Amino acid sequence: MHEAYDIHHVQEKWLPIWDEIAPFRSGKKDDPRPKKYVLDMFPYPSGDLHMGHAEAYALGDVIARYWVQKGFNVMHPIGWDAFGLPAENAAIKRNEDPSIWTYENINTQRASMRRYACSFDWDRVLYTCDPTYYRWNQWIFLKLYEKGLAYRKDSAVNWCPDCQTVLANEQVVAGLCERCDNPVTKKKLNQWYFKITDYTERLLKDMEQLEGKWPEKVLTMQRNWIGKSTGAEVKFEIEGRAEPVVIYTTRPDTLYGATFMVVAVDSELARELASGTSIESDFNKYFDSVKAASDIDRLSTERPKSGIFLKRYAINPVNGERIPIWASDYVLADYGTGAIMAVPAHDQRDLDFARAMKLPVRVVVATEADDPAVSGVATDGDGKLINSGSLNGLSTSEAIKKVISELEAKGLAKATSNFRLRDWLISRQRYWGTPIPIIHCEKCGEVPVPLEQLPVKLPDSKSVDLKPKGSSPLATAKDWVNVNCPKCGAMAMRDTDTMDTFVDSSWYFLRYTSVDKDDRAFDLDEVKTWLPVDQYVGGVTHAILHLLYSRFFTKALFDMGMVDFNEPFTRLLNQGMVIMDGSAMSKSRGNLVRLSDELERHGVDAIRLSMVFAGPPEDDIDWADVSPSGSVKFLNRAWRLSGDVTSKVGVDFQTGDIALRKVTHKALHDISFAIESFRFNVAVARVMELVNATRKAIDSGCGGPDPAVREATETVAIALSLIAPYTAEEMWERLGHKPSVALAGWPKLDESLLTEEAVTAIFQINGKIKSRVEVSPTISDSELEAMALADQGVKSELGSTAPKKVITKAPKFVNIVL
RNA sequence: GCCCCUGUAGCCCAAUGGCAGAGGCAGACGACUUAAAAUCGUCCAAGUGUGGGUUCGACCCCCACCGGGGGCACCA
Repeated sequence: MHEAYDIHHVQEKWLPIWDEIAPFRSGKKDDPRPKKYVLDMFPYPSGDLHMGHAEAYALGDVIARYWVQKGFNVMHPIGWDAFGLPAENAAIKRNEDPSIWTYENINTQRASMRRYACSFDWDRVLYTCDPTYYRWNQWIFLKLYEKGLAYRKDSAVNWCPDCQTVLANEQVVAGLCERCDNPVTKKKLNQWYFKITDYTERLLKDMEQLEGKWPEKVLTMQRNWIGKSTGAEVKFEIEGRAEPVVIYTTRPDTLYGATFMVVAVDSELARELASGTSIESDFNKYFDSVKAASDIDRLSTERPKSGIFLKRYAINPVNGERIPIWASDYVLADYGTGAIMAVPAHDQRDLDFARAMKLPVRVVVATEADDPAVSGVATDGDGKLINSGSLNGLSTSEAIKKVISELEAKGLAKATSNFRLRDWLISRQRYWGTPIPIIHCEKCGEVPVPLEQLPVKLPDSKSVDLKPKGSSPLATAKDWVNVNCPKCGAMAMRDTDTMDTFVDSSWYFLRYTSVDKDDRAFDLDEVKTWLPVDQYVGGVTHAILHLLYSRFFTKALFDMGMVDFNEPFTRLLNQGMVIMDGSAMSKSRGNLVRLSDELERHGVDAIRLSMVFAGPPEDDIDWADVSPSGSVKFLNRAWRLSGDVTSKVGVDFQTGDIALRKVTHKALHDISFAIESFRFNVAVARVMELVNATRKAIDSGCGGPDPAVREATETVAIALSLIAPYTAEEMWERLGHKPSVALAGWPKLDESLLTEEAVTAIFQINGKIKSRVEVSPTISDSELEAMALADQGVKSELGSTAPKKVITKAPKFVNIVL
């Protein structure tokens, strides 16, 4: 047995020592070091940590530990996103309070994080299910309510029959509930919303600040989700109706091509236009059939168009033409005005509808393509306007401008934009969440719970019927529900919905600064010290939901003067997933490889190292490609160096072997650069190189007593302290240092050691390499060029031909063009 | 259907427009060993998905196509 260290013994040895030293407690107010706020997305406490957590927290840890070594005052907190359905479902199954299951899991995860050597500041921990946290959820809710940013409305909402609760638009993926994958239906309910649509423009515009600092992919996804479109609203007179109908279009240039109008079947307008007419009963039949269809069917673009003619007519404002009005489900009630002008020649959906209903098609934009009426393919590209009165001959963009200004002058149109983003539906009909702090009084209406009465604590789960039944479980807690109205004192009722858990996570990064404060959500001074988050680390699964909501909260709080920045996360790193046989390894998808087994077999350090080394952080890791035993081997190799160093602590490195010193400082430089650009796999490769070079120096070079060997080995230990803390600590101790290596400080780079004595220059002819020579790195262009022209290999190749051109870039190459 | 990312040794992955290979896995051989494991050392392999273009020079920039991944998708 070659010398190696006992992983498990080493792990048990260092944990209590680290608890004692607490190297990652963030500094207090008077700390002179510059600050860094490194934040990992907090976990949901669903059982123990899994492989996905292992990757995410390994990456966040490298960043946090690096900045500590570089002399920053780093805040790296952790908490639990502890409200949510799984706890409630477990509680129903086990017939006990959801908090029991929740805190059991939290304790398990916390112990695992400690063992996994996560560099969290254990003095800054929060649990969103704790009243000391959700109290401030309620407080923020009331602040938003005051500003008109929280409101209630009736509407057809997404309803998951399986989870027995409503869902936000963002939680419906392709017509399925993102949590349970069951089809989502529509249900008409009175629900609470946050008015995120007030912030669409700013959410879009402020992304400019994030350019280059957030993954482009996430920015694109957010832009798509917000979905801005620009166009115009145009007024159409309706025969037999006093008020005109306003439609929204992105192509006002095609107004002359509008051959009919379509209103959303589920809109108020459709109902009104149909009422009292001969087709009213047919309309109702059609309306009912649409309502019965699931979202899944509705979303299918393959589905044939359906609709009903309302026997009413609108007047096209550009040409006075009388066009029929239809109702259909292909027009959405809650986008734009719920009514459109249909231009079948230049919009595929309108064309499909026109063909199905035998409605006329009129081309008004001339393109090379076939006639849409014949081909069935709408031409939506640019072209010259025809059949369009004063617009004839104009290009698409010119026509848009002209027609808007013409109609605007008559008060018939205005340029406007529309957004895909809808308001954020936050009420949930479940127990395990933050109660909405509103009291409903027959006389006074909605009455906010007075701030001094917060928190509105959840009633004891024993007094509540938790079983899903489509209404809020809180309604069954009679003692809790019935209260006096804070305004008039009459008997009133509490709101029985709880908040979406995304509310909890929309501001938790602020709470970390002030977890010890029980008189405010967060302390402005502390927030000014720490925020915004310098580095946020988490999965791309939250690219839209959580990040968009957090950005919205930050802007709303900014407007209320509660924070002094408008984007919460300066830099974002999205790690990939850990996959196996093509599917993600997470709790919900089934743990294919158990983290605890891997840790038992290979040790914490080897797993952390494997995660960091597997590839670029944003790429998925296929566990089949990872070799934890290779990591074990490398860590032992690194560790053995520390036993071969025979010089004393404090020996003058300047006197060490120059060749090894150069390797060390080059490595140091490259490691820093790689880490700061998130290329952790490259950083590891550089450490491996340094280990290899040091091994060689010990065995067949300057030898163990040389100070350069100590310098190299200490550098390895410090570099490894970011990735493999146990091994690094062992090395540091064997090198004669006191713990902890986590606080050793990043070695100072000696720039003078980065320059090479000699570099290899290449001589090319027509870009092909003909010979190489060793030259000084400071050689001039002209010197190098002279050398190239005098070179034997080049000369024989050249013969008598005179070079057409010579390109020289000292000291790297000369290219002779013939 | 639209948009984005991606394609380098058997595999995972590196290469400011300038010598295609840093590192690892797997493999082969050797040293140590009675032997094996462990360890140490040596070696092995691709011309960068395909076809064009720009350039003195392209894995890198541009265009098209093919394969893989992701996002959006009746939002007018």
